[in-house]
Amino acid sequence: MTERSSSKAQAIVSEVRRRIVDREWRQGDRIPDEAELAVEFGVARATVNKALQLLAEEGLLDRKRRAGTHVTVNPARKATLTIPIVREQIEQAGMEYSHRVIAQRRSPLPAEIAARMALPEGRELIHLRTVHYGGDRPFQVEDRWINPGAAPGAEAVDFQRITANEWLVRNFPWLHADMAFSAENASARDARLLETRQGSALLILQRTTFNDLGAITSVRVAFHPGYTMIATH
Amino acid sequence: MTERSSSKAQAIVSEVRRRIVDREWRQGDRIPDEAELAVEFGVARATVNKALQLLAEEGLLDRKRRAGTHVTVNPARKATLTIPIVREQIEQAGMEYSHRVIAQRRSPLPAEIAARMALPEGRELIHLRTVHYGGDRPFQVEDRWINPGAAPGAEAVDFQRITANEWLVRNFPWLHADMAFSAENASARDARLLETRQGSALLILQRTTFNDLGAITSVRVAFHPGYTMIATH
DNA sequence: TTCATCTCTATGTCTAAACTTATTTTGGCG
DNA sequence: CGCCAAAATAAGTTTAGACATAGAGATGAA
Repeated sequence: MTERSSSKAQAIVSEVRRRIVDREWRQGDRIPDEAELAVEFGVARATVNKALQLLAEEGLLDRKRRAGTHVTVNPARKATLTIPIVREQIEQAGMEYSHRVIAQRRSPLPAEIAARMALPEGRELIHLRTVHYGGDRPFQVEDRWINPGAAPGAEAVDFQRITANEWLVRNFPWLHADMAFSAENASARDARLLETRQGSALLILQRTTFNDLGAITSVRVAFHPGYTMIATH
Repeated sequence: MTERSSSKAQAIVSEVRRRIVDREWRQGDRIPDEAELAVEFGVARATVNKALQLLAEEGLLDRKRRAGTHVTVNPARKATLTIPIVREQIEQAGMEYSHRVIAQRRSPLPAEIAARMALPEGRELIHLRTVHYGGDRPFQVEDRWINPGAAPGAEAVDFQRITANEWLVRNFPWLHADMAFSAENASARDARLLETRQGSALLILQRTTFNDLGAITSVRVAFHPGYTMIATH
């Protein structure tokens, strides 16, 4: 093992990864079992197990009881995205954060959002439209529905003072979230709020979060044109 | 612990998550240390450790030596995306997969791509443009650069027969990948290849992969209008 | 042959105990 | 009072050993 690393398990991860990348172990090959690797690396089997589980999670290895561990043939590419908090993202870029609530009222749920939130169409929820600015330039517009059934107290909050996101995140941890990325041509309203021309391509993030009481909130975020979301693996 | 679950660690994960969601433990609170929880749940400390590490990875807990474990105040939202293999995605949708190579030649690297691949501008790489179809409708267009320096043998491959993605994935596992999502208005060429009108909003995925020899490939994928990429957490 | 059942094996999980290490707290010293 | 060193603490890691369990392969009956 040429790798030096903080932990033995990490060293094994690196070494196994190297063997795969260097094609000593090829796609589809069965690799030695945990007990053998434990002897080879001079560690306990539990340590090998931990390392191989990490690599399996990463998608490089396929592990099955009795069948052993194989190098994945067609590794599906996984990537972890971190959805930053708007305020933090803007402030990290050295700009001044501000936001403006365009509308806040109770409205009946449209069908599309109702489906996403698994709530009956027409149910009255809090509907919020907000623009977030970095300096004096619009950064993103959000169109949010909040379910007071799962987030009691939401009716009484003044979302001019605290952003809906921050209030929700602080008060209603969620169990599960659905997310979807897509691209849309800016509508007249999007364009006006983002101060861009109608039709420009916008990255859209649609996110719905749930706790044990049901859907907490569903939000559609439209980023300013040119915005790029980064992920690594 | 009301949760029944396959493993003790998973049961602890569920129970701790419940306590957080039910606000028995609030954002910022310090939770009992591993030893105490081990006693409470009647398991070994290593089992509690495993459970809490999972929750920390998920972003619900902050752990620091000596300082203890706290409920994260502003959990940054993480999501795991799986980038499917085009062929599999199309075939799963019950459509027939096909692809057409529009161009395959050696060309000097433009500056933008060179920066992404950490290669000198002007270096000659293999440049490939491909359209992937589901049935008779274009599904995505890819514009790919392949570095034979990190992927030897690429010059000799006929990418009409096997897609570049499949050939690369089968032969050159990577160590690291950069990914970026954005939205662009379809250029005249994009529009023609995707059989849509110029200017329609396209979801763009830009991905560059590296092995120990450097950048293997950098690809820009433009999805057909309306395409949505899903993630859950 | 084909199907059901048994056996065996490699991974999955857990434990108790020890040691390591980052970080906070404390307490002494100037 | 401020600074630094020492002590204490909670998480991080590893180990040897044990038992659980999925599932591939062997065996045998119909």
